[in-house]
Amino acid sequence: MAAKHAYQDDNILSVIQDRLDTLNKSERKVAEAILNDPTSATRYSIASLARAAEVSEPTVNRFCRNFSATGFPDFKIRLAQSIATGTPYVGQNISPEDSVAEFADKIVLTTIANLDKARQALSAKALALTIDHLIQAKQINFFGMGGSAPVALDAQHKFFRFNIPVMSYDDALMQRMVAAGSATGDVIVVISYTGRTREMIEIAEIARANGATVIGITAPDSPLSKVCTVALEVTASEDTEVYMPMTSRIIHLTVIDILATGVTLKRGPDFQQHLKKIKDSLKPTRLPIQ
Amino acid sequence: MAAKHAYQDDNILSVIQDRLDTLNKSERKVAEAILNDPTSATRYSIASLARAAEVSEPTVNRFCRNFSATGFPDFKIRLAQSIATGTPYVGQNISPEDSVAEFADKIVLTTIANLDKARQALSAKALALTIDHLIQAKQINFFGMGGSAPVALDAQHKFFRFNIPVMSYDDALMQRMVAAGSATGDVIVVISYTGRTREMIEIAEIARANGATVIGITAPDSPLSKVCTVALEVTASEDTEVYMPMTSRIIHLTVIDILATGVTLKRGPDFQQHLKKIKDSLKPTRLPIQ
DNA sequence: CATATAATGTAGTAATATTACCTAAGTTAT
DNA sequence: ATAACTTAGGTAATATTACTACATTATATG
Repeated sequence: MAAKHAYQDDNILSVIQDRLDTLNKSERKVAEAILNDPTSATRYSIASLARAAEVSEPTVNRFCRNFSATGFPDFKIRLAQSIATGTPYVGQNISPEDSVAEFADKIVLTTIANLDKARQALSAKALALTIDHLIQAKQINFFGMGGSAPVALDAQHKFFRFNIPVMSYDDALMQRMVAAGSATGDVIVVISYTGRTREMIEIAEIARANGATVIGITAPDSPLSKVCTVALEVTASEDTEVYMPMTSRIIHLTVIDILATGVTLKRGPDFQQHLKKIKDSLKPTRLPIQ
Repeated sequence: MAAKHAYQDDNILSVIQDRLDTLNKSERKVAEAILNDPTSATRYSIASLARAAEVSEPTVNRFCRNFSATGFPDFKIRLAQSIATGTPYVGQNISPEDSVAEFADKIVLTTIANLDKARQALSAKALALTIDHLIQAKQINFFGMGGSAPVALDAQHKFFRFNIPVMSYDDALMQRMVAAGSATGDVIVVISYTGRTREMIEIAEIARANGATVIGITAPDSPLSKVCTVALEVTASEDTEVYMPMTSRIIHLTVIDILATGVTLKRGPDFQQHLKKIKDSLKPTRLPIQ
């Protein structure tokens, strides 16, 4: 992805946290002063930050340059940008002592951070290719097992509106049968967080052997990714943490959104009528507003 | 929500856009220069921005004060903060001319913006209450129809791990039967984007009449929200736009994440063993790394 | 232990933003 | 229609802030 505006994000705050050990005494003081209260750090002048960290102004300046800023003002800008997306809890894991408000915030902010990371990593080329395949598909099948089953179901809901035969399967046996029965012109979208589920890889191979196009929404360089016609590689930080939920599903859903939008756009304006008709068909089931 | 750090967000860029008409000639020039390329605006000095907008420096300064900044540097900081979450495409809708990279970016950034909005609007109190109900539940049922069916399914997947009988239903008849057969101690979580689906509202009423606790994940002040024991009100901007996908599902999923995490935390540390066992049970189905 | 090298601070300089004041262009009232 | 007033916007001086060059102190190495 990374359209024209490719601001090299990599959250300065987490970079600072990561490199804390490699800093020398005074610079660590600066780092700590910033991490201690990043939000107000953006309002400090170089003098006040120096005072807060109990170092001299040039030290602060050198510190900023260490983090690939051209100087203090530039550093503050970068800091401010990092802050918006997920600041207050950078790297902080959920702890049993958290209040509901706190861990809820952490969950949402982590999700946001991961979405943004995914945005930068997603390949526009792979997306475009996938959209092309989907448009030409005679039939689309979404495969997802376990946690990815809801994603596949969601995709089915979305693509159903396109007037293409579309199904989703969460059962390995059914998936295997569908794969075995597939043919050229069929597109099978395999959704797998790890990309290492044996069963899924085999199923993908069977589908390809039968001439189907296989799209993988999965982890980069995973075994699954290698057997796909097109791999949409999604970097979701491993859920090493006990309490932190899997954000990958959400990223996968967003990828589905992108694909569905891509297909809609390519279908052209006359197709919008069709979509509106489907949407309107739900009206009678709803209570009017007021 | 809004834990301790309640930074008054309200994206400066959209504020500028909104107030464009109320500005006088020179100030509008400044506004346009900024909106034209917000990212590089954060790197300008007051002099260069003045030059870009073809006005004098004090005009720029006055402009900044108009937008509740104490001065130019402060304004830049606010601008930088706004930029991180969804800048380049503030208010810009997806257009058929967009490249894949562009509309993909727009989709992800819109999703992020909506998540952040939801984060600020979510009631920690309602969340806490819901978690309490869920912990004490004898049985949990998730109801979601249409686009919310995958969300309900996802919730089932998550809560299944808690050793509580949990089911999800996407079929109105089944939901009605389950609601009719429910009793005190049962918790029914109703997921509905609009909160105005007649069927769902009736079902919620039936469940409550039978003594079940009904949690609604739905729109604020909707008819559904009023018949629930606890309403988790989610503000998702209406999907008025043709091409923009429904981001509400994603917000709903995140709410599910929060609830699941809340339950995990309350269950205490001995319960983590149980979770680990379930996670480990999947290992044999996966290819080893390398 | 002497010397080299890195780390940090001081003070002067340059850049940047802000203020006070002035001029021109509109507005309103007579 | 024009005098008085108000608002918009600019100029230039001033104050603030950040940066550089150099000096000093600490730390490592032969």
